[in-house]
Amino acid sequence: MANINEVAKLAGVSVATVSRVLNGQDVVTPKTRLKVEDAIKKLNYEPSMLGRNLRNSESRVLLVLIPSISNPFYFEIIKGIEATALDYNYNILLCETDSNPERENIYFDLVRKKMADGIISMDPAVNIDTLKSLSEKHSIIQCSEYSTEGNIPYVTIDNEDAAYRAVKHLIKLGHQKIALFNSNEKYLYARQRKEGYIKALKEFNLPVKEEYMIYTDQLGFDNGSQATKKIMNLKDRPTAIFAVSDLLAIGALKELNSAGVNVPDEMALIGFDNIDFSNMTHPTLTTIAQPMYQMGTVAASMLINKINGKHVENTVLNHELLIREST
Amino acid sequence: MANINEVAKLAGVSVATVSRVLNGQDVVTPKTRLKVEDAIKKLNYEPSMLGRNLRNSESRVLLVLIPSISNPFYFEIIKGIEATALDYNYNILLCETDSNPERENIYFDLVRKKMADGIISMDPAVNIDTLKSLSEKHSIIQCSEYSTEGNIPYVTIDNEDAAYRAVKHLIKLGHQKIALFNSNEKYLYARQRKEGYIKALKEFNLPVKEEYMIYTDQLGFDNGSQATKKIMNLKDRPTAIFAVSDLLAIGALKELNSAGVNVPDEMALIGFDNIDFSNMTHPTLTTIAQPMYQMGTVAASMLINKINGKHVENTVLNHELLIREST
DNA sequence: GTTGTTTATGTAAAGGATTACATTTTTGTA
DNA sequence: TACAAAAATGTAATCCTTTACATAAACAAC
Repeated sequence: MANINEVAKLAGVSVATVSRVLNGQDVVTPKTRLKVEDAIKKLNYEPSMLGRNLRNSESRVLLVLIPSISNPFYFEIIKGIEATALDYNYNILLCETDSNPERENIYFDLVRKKMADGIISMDPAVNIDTLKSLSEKHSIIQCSEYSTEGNIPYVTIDNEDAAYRAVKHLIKLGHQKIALFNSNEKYLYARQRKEGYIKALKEFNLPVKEEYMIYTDQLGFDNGSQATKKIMNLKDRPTAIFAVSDLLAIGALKELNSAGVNVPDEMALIGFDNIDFSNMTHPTLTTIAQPMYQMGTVAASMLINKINGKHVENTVLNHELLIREST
Repeated sequence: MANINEVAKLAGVSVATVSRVLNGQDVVTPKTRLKVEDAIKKLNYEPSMLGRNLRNSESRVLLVLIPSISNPFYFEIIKGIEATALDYNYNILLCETDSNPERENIYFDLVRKKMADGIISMDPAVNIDTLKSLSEKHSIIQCSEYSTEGNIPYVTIDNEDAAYRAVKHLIKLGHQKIALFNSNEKYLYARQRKEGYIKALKEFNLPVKEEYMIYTDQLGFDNGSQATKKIMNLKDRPTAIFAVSDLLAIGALKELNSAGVNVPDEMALIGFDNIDFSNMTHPTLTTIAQPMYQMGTVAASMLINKINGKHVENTVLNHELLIREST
């Protein structure tokens, strides 16, 4: 395959001129530009990113760390990241960590070895110490889940307020016994959403009952059904569930449907994230919508700015309560 | 950041020796190896992929073309590809084409420009001419959807047989009026699955009715509910639906549930692909499982072999009918 | 027709690794 | 001890661009 030298030779100019044409620099005379463009076409020349990247000490690749590729929560975010990345001539490497430190490390290595110019971390289970030390030499942005340790810039929503509004919505509908399906409190968002839940209950003088708060290992479908079974066995059964993820809520819904419990009449249900499927269930799911796509575009812009040495600020975006059939 | 020269200087050896240590070549004396390793540690040296890749004329990146990242059909395949790629020290660049030729071209450019070493194409809407001409100089594998034009190696399942078996299953359950929810026949798999559908009907002397065959633009949830509405309005309403994708089937299910039609008693339902959600619906969905993960690993191995100049053979994998609550 | 500016083009170094080939060191043997 | 063969290490070219700096060409002004 032809390289820049052959193009230069055929066009009768120097490689510098070819490079200038390639990069659209306007110092080149129209006449020479034409000669070069002809030669490029004749030789079917495509500039090699390998050479260019080495010379420019960049890879134009952004790493996106997610726990699992099949988690619908991340889809729109990723689309947002991708769109922005492409706009700025970057490509994204989607990295599924499985929340497995070993895999995580494979991917971190890519930025150490200059295969990637920066990282957008969306894995709640990320090793924050590694991330911190990596962020000293490399550009990193946290998206959605974050830690304030290490001063790594982040973009997120106000989780506490979102949970607060969801629970308040249930209370306004007359519910007094509201269960919380939360994930492990080692995650910041879990703690924040619990705060919101409690805040709403307290505001309306409702008791905060430990037995109504179910913690699940993961945010999956099965965890949702299991949590529901626990709730259903309580003497004083709640009349509403606020689940911190749609998948949890959909698991609950499946369980409730199977048990013949009518939703929303006998049990109201709110999810979190507004994944596509939350609108495909029967009944459709009331949920909190985060501005996913925007979160992605913002994260990508922040990262690209950081890579270019600009200063970036943390960003908190707005959420929205989508009221549907399940409440 | 340190480079190989500084390591060599500090260790008191030549860059060649450092490189040999880096690449685990055993010609190096244990004593020198130690010196080099010390220097590497002291300088916190990480070899740059940029330099290495340029020298080796490779990027160690595989392109994976999919129409949409949110289509659950691809999840397991991608996981399979990724696992195999990592085993062989490749990374995958997940490319969402949106079945948009312009985007497709951005990604094709990456392999032209040596940012990627090969392509696994899973986009049914891919421009086959471009793919063909690209395959003359670059390594390409088709996964799941394929065209025999251009002799590009592929891995797939026997779609006709899968459809045949699904429909036969319905017939054995006593159904005589079976609808087909198919996608556009410009796609090979659509034609093949229709063949299987017809083959089963004919084998049992059942009529093949045009009005029972609904074609949808996309394989999404909405298309499924719309198709169901059409079916429900027929004078001679079918008693079973075979949908060529789970999303179509889940859309149908939602519509049937809303209309108060009992599944499977009044309407049996079979999907295709065994996506995660097919097991989360109420009732759970009978479906055809393709060996997704394996399809991914096979595709990746084939591509890597092709990149390394080996000959690769087309592969047809086995599928499986999963009988669940909806039939 | 000089001289001085501006503008266009060319030269060569740099970026960071790998490796064929050359050279040096070690080992083995007579 | 001397020499040959084998093993370890070093030198320098190569992969392909970009770009600072040098040079050449074009043009303007006197």
